[in-house]
Amino acid sequence: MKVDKFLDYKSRESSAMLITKKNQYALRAIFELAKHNGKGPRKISEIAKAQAIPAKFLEVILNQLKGSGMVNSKRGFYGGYYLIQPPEKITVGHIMRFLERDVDQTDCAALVPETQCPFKGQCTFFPMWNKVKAAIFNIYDETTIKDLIDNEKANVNCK
Amino acid sequence: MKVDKFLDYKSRESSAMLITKKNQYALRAIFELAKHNGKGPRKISEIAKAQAIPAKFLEVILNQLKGSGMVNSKRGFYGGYYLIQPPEKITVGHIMRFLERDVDQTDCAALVPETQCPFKGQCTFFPMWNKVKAAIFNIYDETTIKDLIDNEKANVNCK
DNA sequence: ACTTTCTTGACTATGAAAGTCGACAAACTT
DNA sequence: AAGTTTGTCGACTTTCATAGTCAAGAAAGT
Repeated sequence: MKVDKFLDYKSRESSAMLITKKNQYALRAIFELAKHNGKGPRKISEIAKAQAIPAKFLEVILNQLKGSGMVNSKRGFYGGYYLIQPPEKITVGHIMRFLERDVDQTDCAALVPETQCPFKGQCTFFPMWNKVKAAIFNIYDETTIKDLIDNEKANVNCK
Repeated sequence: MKVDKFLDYKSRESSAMLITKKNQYALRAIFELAKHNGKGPRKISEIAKAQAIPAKFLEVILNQLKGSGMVNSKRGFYGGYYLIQPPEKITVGHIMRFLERDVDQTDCAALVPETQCPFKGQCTFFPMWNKVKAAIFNIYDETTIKDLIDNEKANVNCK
């Protein structure tokens, strides 16, 4: 069996993640499509390899992302996925919001469903959770996929 | 069997939470101790009832919080937990950081352990995750427990 | 003694997230 | 038209951190 370049992509994280694996994969996949933009469809298997994402899981994610209006796909030999919006028009916020569209919008910012909140309408911490949520999405919304590509070219990364 | 005021505190949340239950409970417990500050120890059972926290789980949390230097406890009939720092000196950031002290500090801001990152030292998204993390803790660090009590008195809450 | 309350380590349960499978449908190749 | 490649889709299984529980023991007070 061939040893994969990324040995441990399967292992789970040890601690609470700020961003789910799925959301990270979705972001990386769209980032990868953006880097390939204008060169025709990119195959799931290629994206999976380039971005160290389990291929079968990526199928599910990309298929879901078709509903967002950001990507489209084509079957057959020269098939694959491609962006239908320019990278400078897609923000991280778009991706995050789309993947969390099923979250009830009446939930508080700590993401506790209101129906399950023991302090319905009287939660002391609500304003703070809201500030946190707003601060996060402020960053997500002002970061476009093009920005991320530009950062990579400028070598603005870890370490 | 007596019906609890908070029927559904046991049910799990439906979606990914920004803040874990444990961290929320810890914050609420310290908030409760702060409201009782100067009036002697507060029993676990009282805190649990006032803040709708499973008592046995709260035992674990408060016991862990003793290591933070924020609270102390006393056994026996007039026993319970009490703050050993003034509410204006304790920030939400102190609590969050303490409860996540076991997270490896070399982990990236998306909280993916560096040893498991497929893009070791080359992650394009690192700067963004760091900005998000910084934005969150900026809010946590500037919010003291006293602030939260003041907000409650001023009725600055949900809805 | 007796009661109350915290202490401690070990234990179990849960369910969302993560990942997989396989039959199928479209697109292209020859 | 047969064969290959690639996406489609629903159902399925696995994982494991989070959440929550238990019970015996140790302080502290009456």
